[in-house]
Amino acid sequence: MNGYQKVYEAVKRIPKGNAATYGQVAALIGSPRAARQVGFVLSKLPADSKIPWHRVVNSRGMISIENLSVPKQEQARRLQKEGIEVEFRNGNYWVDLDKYQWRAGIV
DNA sequence: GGTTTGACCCTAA
DNA sequence: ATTAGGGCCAAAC
Repeated sequence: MNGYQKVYEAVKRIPKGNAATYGQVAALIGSPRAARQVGFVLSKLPADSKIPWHRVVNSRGMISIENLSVPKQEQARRLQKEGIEVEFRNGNYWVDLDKYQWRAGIV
């Protein structure tokens, strides 16, 4: 079980219609301060991956993607497709964490 | 091996 | 309330 695998497992647990933060995912794998690693791992995720990476946003509910193979617009699109409201303001996409943050994972 | 880097987070001015 | 800076851990170079 390498670090990547742990991240994958955690992200896969996020239910459809909910969102989680990088820090939250990091906490799930046992390293609450390793939020950056989560992002790093997801950055090298294959486009055809079945992992719901789009359900992961930063602690403010913002989509942090800027210059990657996948445009942030694509992530917003996927979220909306799952019933999550995505608001566009200041050139970035935002999700209402109070409404959609995955709380069950905290157990 | 040591150094750099990053889809982040938190505290302080 | 907004902006700036430092800290974090793990993977790449």
